[in-house]
Amino acid sequence: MNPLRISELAKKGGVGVETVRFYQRKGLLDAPQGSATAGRHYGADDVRRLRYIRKAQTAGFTLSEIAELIDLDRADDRPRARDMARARIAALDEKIAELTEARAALAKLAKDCAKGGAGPCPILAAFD
Amino acid sequence: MNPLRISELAKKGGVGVETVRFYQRKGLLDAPQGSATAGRHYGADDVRRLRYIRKAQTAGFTLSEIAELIDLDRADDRPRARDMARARIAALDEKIAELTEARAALAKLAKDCAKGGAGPCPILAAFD
DNA sequence: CTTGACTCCGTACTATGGTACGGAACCTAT
DNA sequence: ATAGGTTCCGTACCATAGTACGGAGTCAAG
Repeated sequence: MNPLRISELAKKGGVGVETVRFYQRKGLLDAPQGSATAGRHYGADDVRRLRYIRKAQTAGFTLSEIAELIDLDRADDRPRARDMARARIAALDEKIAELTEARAALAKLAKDCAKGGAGPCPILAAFD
Repeated sequence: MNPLRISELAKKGGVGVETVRFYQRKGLLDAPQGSATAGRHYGADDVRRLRYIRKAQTAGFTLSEIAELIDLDRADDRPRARDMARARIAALDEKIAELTEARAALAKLAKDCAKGGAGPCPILAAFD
């Protein structure tokens, strides 16, 4: 397949060139293959990898967890991958519960404030 | 009221001394009142303010939004407070939806992986 | 009156995820 | 062959929310 320039790879991944380079520095993407500069050093693997990173990120994995997942992928270590997924799901559940609670509290405050009785605004007073 | 040392204020707020000083630098808490050093410069107002900050944080407000809320409190600007609460609720809703989606996707992958058929682990392959 | 605890203050460092800059090399078209 | 565009690379910078450190001053107890 026709090799890509870094700017083309970035575009296909929906990120900026600097972000691609940042991922390379983090070891998430391979460094340019051709020895020299200004060439077309990237292929379909790199595009796939970049998209993998972005999708894993939306699942809430941090970049260093993603680095681990990539290693797991190489080693085909399914039990460890399941562990990570379970841990991530638990963290997600916790975060969701936390945000849901905050949302409910805030919604109640906003409603009370809108009702507009006298006295201080409940939103402002609530945190007192 | 008996004035507090910074370490006592920090303890009452459930944070470290350095965090109190960080909030002071950000203008979220007032700087020590007594001119000199090593004194008991803080009072009940500071404790209340510190707890306000921590509670607002759990509602998802950033420190600079909290700085704004504190100003609003001083100005008793209820409409603006309602606006901020609404915006925060919307952001919370968006975040919750996003995490819920990620959770569902990940849970499905984990289940498929546990079912353990042949082929590559779905968790590892999914982001491909 | 010295020691230890505590304070204030500035500065620097951490982690996370990027974003930007400047120099040198290199490829392509004119 | 020279200009323009692009690359590589290192380094520095951004926001967010802290955390840590070293120096100097002060206060109370021994």
